[in-house]
Amino acid sequence: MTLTAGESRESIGSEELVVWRMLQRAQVRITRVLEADLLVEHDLALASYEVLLQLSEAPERRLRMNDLADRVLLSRSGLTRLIDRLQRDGLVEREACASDARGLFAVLTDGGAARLAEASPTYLRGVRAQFPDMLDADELRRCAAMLNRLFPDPQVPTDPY
Amino acid sequence: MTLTAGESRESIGSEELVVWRMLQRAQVRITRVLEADLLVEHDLALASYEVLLQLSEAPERRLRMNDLADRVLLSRSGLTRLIDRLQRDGLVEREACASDARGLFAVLTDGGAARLAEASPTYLRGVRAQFPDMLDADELRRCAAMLNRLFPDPQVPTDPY
DNA sequence: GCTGTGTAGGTGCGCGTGCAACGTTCTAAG
DNA sequence: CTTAGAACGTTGCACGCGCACCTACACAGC
Repeated sequence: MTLTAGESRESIGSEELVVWRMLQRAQVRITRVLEADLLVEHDLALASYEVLLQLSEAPERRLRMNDLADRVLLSRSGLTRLIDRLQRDGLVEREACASDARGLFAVLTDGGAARLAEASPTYLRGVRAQFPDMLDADELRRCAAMLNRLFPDPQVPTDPY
Repeated sequence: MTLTAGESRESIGSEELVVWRMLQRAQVRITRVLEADLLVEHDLALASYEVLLQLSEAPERRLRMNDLADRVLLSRSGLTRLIDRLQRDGLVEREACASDARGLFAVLTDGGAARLAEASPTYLRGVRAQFPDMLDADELRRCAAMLNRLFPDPQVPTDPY
């Protein structure tokens, strides 16, 4: 039954399907591990960690809500509430934007930076643990290069419009 | 400001981080596109599509709830409700397992198979559209091979216990 | 037979998320 | 100046999910 099937069955399509399925599995698995680790060791959700991380990497530790939402792959409303929670816990603050009265900055507080520093080892360890030493650094780099061509980083221009 | 940064900043860590971030972006982006496409064109959620797909590939169009949950990367309870909905819509049925009174099969109905056949082109088109023709088939295959080594498919043994 | 441990699936509950709609502010056209 | 349209962020709402717990059954061992 299902004699090593699945692969042979779906390749009526093409390689994209295979890559896509693995992307799914990989992302879900890693996400769950990180979420669990961060939660038990630091009482911090993965999404929260990513917000803190993005802010810490941003100039002046601040980012517009919109930019931040794009970076952490969250909807605008989703980010609003997440920032609500982080603000309640004193990890970030909201700050008005001088040049645009509509805009708000999410700013990382010292407490938030400290919390991030605490959790960072857990996060890094968790990520590495999900990559068994089956690929050497060079393969990994090539893999990264391929994925990067497939899914370029919107970083600076916010998105390739 | 963030002079093409992000990459340089985080590579205090290692290549795994880069791959991981792309995995996230890729998975989230593709998921959203597929979800939206399937929803507007066929009123079908992505998770539902994947259940139908797995069942259609399974012998006799049936799978134990547990197996199915693993394959579609859902918790047991999550699958319970999803099957509830699909059953309500007549796309799958529950069937008792003769050899194990605790067990239940989720079985694809003819209606479900038809619905899957309808939606399949949308799904395939959506996936391919997310892979710009920047990689030839060979590169894609190598990429798939790498990912497969990193995140092996639990397919038959249900999981490497 | 009974009893204990593990497994299959379902249920109550709370949480996080996205969508649609809203108020506010910026920008451009008249 | 006024008005139309777009952009930024927030809020009401409903939905889907996972966790913890529960029941029913399986398979030991005695």
